Parts: sequence; structure tokens; C-alpha cells
Amino acid sequence: MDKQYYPVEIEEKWSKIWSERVISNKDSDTSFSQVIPPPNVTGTLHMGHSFQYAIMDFYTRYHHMAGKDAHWQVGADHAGIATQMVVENNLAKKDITRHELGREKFLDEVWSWKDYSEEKITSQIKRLGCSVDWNKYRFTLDDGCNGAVIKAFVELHRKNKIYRGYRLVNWDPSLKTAVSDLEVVRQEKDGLLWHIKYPIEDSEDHVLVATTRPETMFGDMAVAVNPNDDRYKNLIGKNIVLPFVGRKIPILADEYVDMEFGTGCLKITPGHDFNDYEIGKKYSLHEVKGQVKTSDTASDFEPINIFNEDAWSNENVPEPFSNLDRFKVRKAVLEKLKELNLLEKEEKHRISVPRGERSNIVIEPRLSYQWYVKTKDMAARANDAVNNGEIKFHPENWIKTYFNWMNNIEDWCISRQIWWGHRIPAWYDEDNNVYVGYSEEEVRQHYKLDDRKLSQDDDVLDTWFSSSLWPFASMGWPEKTEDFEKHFPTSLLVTGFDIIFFWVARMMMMSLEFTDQVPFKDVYVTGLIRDENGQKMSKSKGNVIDPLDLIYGISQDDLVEKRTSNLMQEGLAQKIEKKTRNQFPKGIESYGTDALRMTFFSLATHTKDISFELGRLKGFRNFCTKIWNAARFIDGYPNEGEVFEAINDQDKWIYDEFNIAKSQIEKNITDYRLDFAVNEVYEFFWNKFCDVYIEECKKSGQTANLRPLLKEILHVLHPFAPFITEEISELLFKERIIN
RNA sequence: GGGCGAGUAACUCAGUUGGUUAGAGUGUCUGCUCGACACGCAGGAAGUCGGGAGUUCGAAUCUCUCCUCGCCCA
Repeated sequence: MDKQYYPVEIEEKWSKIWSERVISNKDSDTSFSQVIPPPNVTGTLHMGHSFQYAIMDFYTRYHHMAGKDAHWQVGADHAGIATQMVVENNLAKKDITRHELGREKFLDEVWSWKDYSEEKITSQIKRLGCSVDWNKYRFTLDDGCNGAVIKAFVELHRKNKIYRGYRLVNWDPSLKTAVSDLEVVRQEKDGLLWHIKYPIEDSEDHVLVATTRPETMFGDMAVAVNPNDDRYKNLIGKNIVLPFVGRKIPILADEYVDMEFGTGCLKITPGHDFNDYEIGKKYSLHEVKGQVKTSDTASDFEPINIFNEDAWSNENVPEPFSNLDRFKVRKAVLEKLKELNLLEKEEKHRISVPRGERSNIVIEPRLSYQWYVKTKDMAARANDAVNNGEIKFHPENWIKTYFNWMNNIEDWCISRQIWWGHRIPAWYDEDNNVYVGYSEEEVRQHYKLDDRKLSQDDDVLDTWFSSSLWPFASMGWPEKTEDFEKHFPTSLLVTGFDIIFFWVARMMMMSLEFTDQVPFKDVYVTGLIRDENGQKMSKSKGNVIDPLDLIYGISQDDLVEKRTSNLMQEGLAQKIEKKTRNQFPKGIESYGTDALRMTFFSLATHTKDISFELGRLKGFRNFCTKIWNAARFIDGYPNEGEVFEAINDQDKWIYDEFNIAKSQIEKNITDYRLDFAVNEVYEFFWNKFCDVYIEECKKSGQTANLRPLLKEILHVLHPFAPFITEEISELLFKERIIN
């Protein structure tokens, strides 16, 4: 044995062995199972993935060693919008758009990107030593998952829990697709509030309307005031003549209007604002020959749309404002208003700008046909499962976050106007009647259609729709496979708090809907890995650390190169280079996977921001070397006996200590406190076993128990540090800890 | 506006639900090339536990209040 522990070669040996073998206690009746949160095939794995996989692998090995049939379902996610964007960006470098390529050819491009990314990801998972069965690898867009998705969609539709609706959605004008509420990120910034004069019909007078979005005035269908507002009482029921357009719009009274805000007088633009849409719906606003009218008939409601899919003004907008980008429309409108002396004033105002999570462009609410899942009832059922303890969150506190969202849940918009994803199983005839079914053939049968021409919906489903089926679809559902029967519901889900709404809650709803069972019993909610200053790791901040670079080490130059290549923004490179060279004067040393794992465990505390600091990693690398050297020392003694038998006080003492530590460690493992557990391991091994016991053995010369005790310790240690323990076990005892 | 969380040694963090002198890793200081280990050993320094008030025999921990920072939802 070397004087130091050099992890790289040893780990490569074992990870290869492990990626080819399957651990399983098939004969055991007790199952322990979990599914991997499928990583997106957008590139490579980062620290967050390795962190969570370390925890998942820990529990897989731990329960396997305890005799359970442990199954960890592995796979990857097609990640609709994200992956499509990556491929589109790659094509853009060659000056090709997806439309030039056409749907089919573009999808070929995405599939080949998927193969490329998948290869990287799977080799990373293998390198981390994850105990998964690669024969059972699944992809969220493979045939099996597609079957599950279609079935889920059709069944929900036939149960009247999916519907198609024409309404306002969050529209991403650069991706030209609808996105869900969750995919919109709000950003506060300084903006302006404009006070605009709206002339009153048959009068020289006007009202002052305050708005942050003057460009939408072409879509105005009413002006609203609070009925208790004395300033405007006499105006209620009168009409406004909308500048530039000439449309006559009513002045409505509604409690919704905040008298304190702006002028207390609000323009109502149902086609371009979510709140206004609700008001428009309430009064069924609709235009008849240049006059907007109210009605009691809900179906009369007809909002006016003034933008195209790319957020340029359309034919509903008069010259010279038509066919312009929305921000140009704003500029032009304000100039003209000023000219006509209709702009009273502008004041500073904090506004919250909605942006697309992926594209970062300003979201434009847009009227369109989309598919929705009715969530209220499904959410209530999921909530019951939490309330009656069928699903437990660890730490418990996340329940509050979960309920905070679930109690205010809105219907889920699941259609996306992109190409990469599960095509929506809906067909339209030439009169635009819609039919939902498993296939065109099945649709014709089910709806008893003649041989009329049908064409399938062009849209695909939200990625999270397929992800929400993952715990059972990945195990073969709707087929009653062996895995599904034995390992579903799963025992544990390890995931980050950032996707509790996106994923965890939706899996719960879908699972109860389709299997009448919860998808998992325990949810281990992890924090998010940040850099050593608590900053989010991101390419543009130049603070990303690749887990593989911690395992293998990386030179300063290579690290700088890695951090500064392919930057979106010019000029960042220098700054990042300087910072990086400063922080890593000698690059990064090799620490090994076991040290990284144990560092992750020690960081798996109950806080949500996890600062990754090299000092901690160094401590665990030293610990690995300590283990190595203790073994090396013990290896110098012959095998004097197979089992531990206390013959003196030191023996009794260490065995007591060992058992105390063991039960403490076990408790912490079941409590999902791997941070405590790993500290316990560290403390026992170093301070008690090495510092005291081995030293006593040296003095007394009674060393027969060293080997048997080390063997027992290695078993406790194994889920924490699988590589080094397996290697030592082979070297000293010629046997495997896990076969 | 509603909700959640954080503030403890130079740095990054624990503190298992009120109980001796507040812990760890890293860093730092002193001394050690003694037969496992300098990624080590033996010692050491280092904290007004964000501020204030209260409950208690006893508070980092419970209550109130204030300050600072962060996140999520509207």
C-alpha cells in the first residue's frame, strides 16, 4: 500500500466494475426504492446533481446492505424548451433556423444532441459510482414514457380533467410558445407610471388614466373606477373615446380598483393583462361597431388582441403604430400623446417585469388556445396525503412551502408551441372540431367519425407533464411490470427545494390520479449548492466548479480556459480570469470521490443555501488518507482471528464506543441527517479508533482484534466512502463488501 | 402585500427540540523527519452566539421587539 491514498486510479477501477454489475437482493420481500430526478439532456452534470446522487447512492447501498431489495431507477429527461434552445443556439452559430430545417430534420438534430449529452451524463453518473441498474435506464421521451404520457392525457381528457381553452397565457415572444406560471420569473425594477388623458364622450372633459403599459391602449375595452370614489361617481356609465382608435369604451365601477393607486382610474385591457382579463370576463366586454358593450352572457366576452406571436403590433392597431415591436409602439404612443397634449405626467414607479425563465425575454400575456389540467381536485387529494402522514417531508418545514402553493393552485397550462417533446394526442377536422385519443385510428373509432380529414395538434406537452409520471412510468406503468409491482410506491425521493412545485407536487397529483397511491413516502429536500460566498454558481459569474475537477484536480490554466470559453457576454472573460487566478493560484488539487461524497453529506444540513468550500473537502480528503493509513498499519499484522473478542479493557472500551457510534449513526441515517452521521463516523474513526485504540494496541502489543474490528468498521463506513472501503476490504480481507 | 429562512471563532458551518468550561473542518501560532499517517502527531490562541428587553435556578436555544441580508408567492 502507498503511503498516501491516491484515489483516482482506484476509483476508476471500482466505478467500472460497479457500472457493469447489478446489486439486488431479489429474494428479499422488503423493497427500498427511489427514482433519480432525471437530469436534463442539455449538457453535463453539475455540483447539485453530484450532491443529490451522493445521497441517493448512500441510501441505496445502505438499504442493500441491510438486506432489502434496493432499486434506484436511473434515467434522463428530454427537457423540452431547454434542450430545444440548446440545439437552436448551436444551429444559430451556423446561421440556420429550425424553420429552415423543418420539423422532422430539426428533431433529428435534437435526437443526435440528446445522444451526445446522454453519453456525457451517463458516464458521469457511472464515474460517481452510483449503484444503478443500467439495463433499466429510461428516457422521458422513449416509447414507454410516450405511451404513459398519451394514456395519461387521454384518460384525463375523458375524465374531463383536461380541457382546451382560449384565454390569456404567459407568452414567450422569442420562443413563441406559452409557458406556465412557474416558468415566469419576476424582476423588480425602476419604471414609470404614465398619466394619460382619456377624453369623455360628448364633453370637453377627460379622465386621467394611470398605466405602466401605454402601448396596450389600443386594446383597451373599458376604464374602471372604484364605486366609492367621489371623484368619479358622476362619470360612471359614460363613455370614453379612445385616442387614436376612436373606439368608445365604457367607464365601469368595480371594487377591484384601488383608489389610492395612481389616479384611481384604471384602463382595462383584457387581451394583455391578467387582472384586466378577469374584469373583462366579469362584464363580458365585447365590441360592437366601435362601441364596447357589457353583457350578462359569459360567451359574449371577446377581448381585443393587438400583438402577433412575436409581440409586434397587429392589424388591430392603427397607423402609424401598426407592425412595430411592442417597445417601439410604446415610444411612438408616448410621443404622439405628448404632441396631442394628452400626456399629463410621468412618475417614477417600482414595476415587476415578468421574464421567461429560459429565454429571459419579457413575457407578453397573449390570447390563445391552450390545453389545461384542472388541478383543484387533484391538489386536494395530494394535500390529504401530506396531512395524514402518507408523505413526509424532511426537513418538515418544507410542508409550509408546499401548502403555500398548493392552496392557491391555478389550472396548469400544459401545451407548448415547440417541437421537442410529446406531441399532444389531439386531432382536428376541417371545421376545427377537436378529438382526443390514443391515435388517429382510435379517435375515429371512439368518436365514430366518417372518413373526414384529420390533422394532429402541432403542439407538444410541457416537459413537467411527463416528469410528473416519472416515478411510475419509469418502472413500466401502465404495464404491470415486476419493478412496478415491487418497487412502487417508492420509498424515498431526494430533490432540491426549487422544484417542489414544478415536480414534487405534480408527481403527487398524477400518481394519486393514476395509481391511487402516493409516489413516494419520504421526501428528502436538499438545499442548493452555492459557491464559497453563497453565490449561485453560474457560467456568467465564472464561479462554476465541475465536480469532476474536484475528483481529478485541474490546473489553473485549464480552469481559466473552462470558465472563460463560450461566454455569452463579451468582456466578462478578463474579470473571470483574474478572479479565478486569484482564488486558485495553484489550480485545484485532486480530492477523490469519497472525499467529495463525505463533504456533500456534511453539507446536507437543514439550510437551503449550501456554500461549497474547499476547506471542508480538504478535511475529508485528509480523513480518507487517515483511513488508508490505519488500514496500512493494520495490514502489517498477521490475521490472528476472524472475529472480535475482547481480551482487555481497551478492547471492551473501543467495542462499546463502536456500538454507541453505530447506533447513533443509524439513527441519524433514518432521520435523514447525514451531516450528523458523517461527523459521527469521522469522530469515531479518528479520535477513538486511531488516536486511542490503535495507540493502546501498539503499547500493549495485543493486536489480534485490530483486523476484525477494522472489517466491521469498513462495513459501517461503506455507504459513506464506497471506493476506499471496497479497496481496503479487497486488499486486507480478499472479499467484497457489496457483491 | 403574504409566506419562509439566515445572522455563532479569521473563513465555511453544526449546535438533535433549555442543563457542566459553546463545537467541527479549514486557516493560524509553537514544538516535533519517534516505525501507519507532515493529507500527520503533541500542544495553543481564537467567539458580547446581530442589538435590546423579558420568561427561567439556568437561554445560542423559548417570548417580544428592533436592525441587516436572502429566497419564494401575489
